[in-house]
Amino acid sequence: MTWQPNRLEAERLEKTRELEALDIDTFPARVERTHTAAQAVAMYEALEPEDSEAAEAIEVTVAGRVRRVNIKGKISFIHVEDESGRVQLLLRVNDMDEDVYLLVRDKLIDTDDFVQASGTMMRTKAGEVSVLVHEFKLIAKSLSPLPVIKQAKQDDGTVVEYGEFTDVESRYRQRYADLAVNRQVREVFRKRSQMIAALRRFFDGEGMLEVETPILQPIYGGAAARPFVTHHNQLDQDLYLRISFELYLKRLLVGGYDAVYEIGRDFRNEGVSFKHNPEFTQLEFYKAYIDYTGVMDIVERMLRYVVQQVTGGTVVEWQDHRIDFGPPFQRIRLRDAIEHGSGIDYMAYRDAQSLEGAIRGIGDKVEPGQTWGKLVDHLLSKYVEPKLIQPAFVLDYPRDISPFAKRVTYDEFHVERFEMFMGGMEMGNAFTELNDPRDQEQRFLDMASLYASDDDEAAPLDEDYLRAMRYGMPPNGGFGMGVDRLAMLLTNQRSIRDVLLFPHLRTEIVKAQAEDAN
RNA sequence: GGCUCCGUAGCUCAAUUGGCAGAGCAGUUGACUCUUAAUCAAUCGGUUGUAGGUUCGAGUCCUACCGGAGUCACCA
Repeated sequence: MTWQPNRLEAERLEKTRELEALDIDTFPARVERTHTAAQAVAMYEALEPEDSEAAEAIEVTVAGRVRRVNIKGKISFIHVEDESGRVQLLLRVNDMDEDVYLLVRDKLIDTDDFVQASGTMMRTKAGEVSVLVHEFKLIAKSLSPLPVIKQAKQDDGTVVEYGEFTDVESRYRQRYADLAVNRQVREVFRKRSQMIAALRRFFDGEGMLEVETPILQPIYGGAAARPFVTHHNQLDQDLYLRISFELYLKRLLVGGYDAVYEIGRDFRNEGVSFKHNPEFTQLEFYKAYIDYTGVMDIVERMLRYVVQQVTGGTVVEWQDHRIDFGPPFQRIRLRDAIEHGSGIDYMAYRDAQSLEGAIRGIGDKVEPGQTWGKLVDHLLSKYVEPKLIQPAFVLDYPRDISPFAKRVTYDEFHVERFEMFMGGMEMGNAFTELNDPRDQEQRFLDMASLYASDDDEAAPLDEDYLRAMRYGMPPNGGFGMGVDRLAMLLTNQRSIRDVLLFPHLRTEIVKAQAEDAN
């Protein structure tokens, strides 16, 4: 074992040995729990007003982690927590096997240990519903103490914490400790889970089919991003972790499904930030016989449903804002949004050089040599995106930066695409999907010419996708959304890392490893 | 990758112009049969992220590295 116990851990190891010397199993396999902590308390409280004698006859066996031990000589209080909540144990030496009581009094039971207690329900003089314990046993020893947090319940029911476990790096690296100790962190991930369940319910209710498509792909595509590369040994073939699901899902419309969706992981080999993680959860759906206005209608209903399911209402508190999903979402054309935000009408500057000049003209420093499309995107993300707090659809993007969208009817220049914004973040992206294989091939070629040949952001031409499209693809609308970002919004978390259970960090050099290496 | 900030006991934090590395919590020992941030008394606890350098003297200043946060770039 490479573990070097610190002083506190050495003490716990020693206690474990003492317990074992008393022939006590410190990690038994069997537990006889009959009630969760919350159930035990609720049962007592339900019966107490009518028949307190019957309430005090309720027998329970509860189990959970010890959060606090308060020894007062021949009587002790232990707070035990399971996922449902906490319940207090009252141990009196008179009411139980003295040897067992002495284990508690002599501090062989530590905070953080898992224990099981059997007894009857009662209310203490101080008013707390508790288990009057007759039998008590250790069911798992904790060898390393969790970070110390003390909590007190105020009269109004709010829980105040004294002392904290706040070190961001430790919390991310040891999320198990973070979760074990920070109840509000557990709540964030419970909400995230509810949100994803609600998404599935919504799309299932829409009659869409949930599918699973390859994560390991021979050709990546559907977005512009650097991929992670891996290798299949037996086939001696390079494979890419997918950067989007788009091209596989649309193949399925060729196959005859009217509507499909997928919730899963995408991987992008790019910078990490408060809203970017190398692997992140994406939702995409594609539905035949609708265009992007139909997509907008679905997305609006979807968000209203999910927000309702997770928060019980239509309003989400986000930083200093209240985001209301009740009213119809704002819909504004990209061109108008950018002109409104920056004063620049990009249609007046049709090439990169003149647009760059216009941007410099408003006192903005941009790196020279960017493509026209990237400049438009710069204007969007700097002058429009941060202001879009309430849900908004920004419509009709230049064709150059949208290789999978159909042309609008009113000019040759824009395509039927929208991005969804809320909380000042881009949240989703949608098109009236291109389904003419000849047009699609030309778009692929156009895109390729925008990138240097050695730029792996330029996705390689996907011949198989074009082959699928040649068989005939129904007109359809599609949508993709960053699920993590929606989770940030619904749980009011500032960083994507706070809605990922195990966010990406540089590999930690654990002390034991470092010493092994020497 | 650039820039800025941060890293001190298990946790949360102090440490004056460079001058003996401290506190609360928890831990340990003792007291206590209704506590709940229990209380009271005593007590243990440090390679100040790592490696160098400057200095009589470094937690503090300098260099490099490791890790994290923020920001810019990148992410259509």
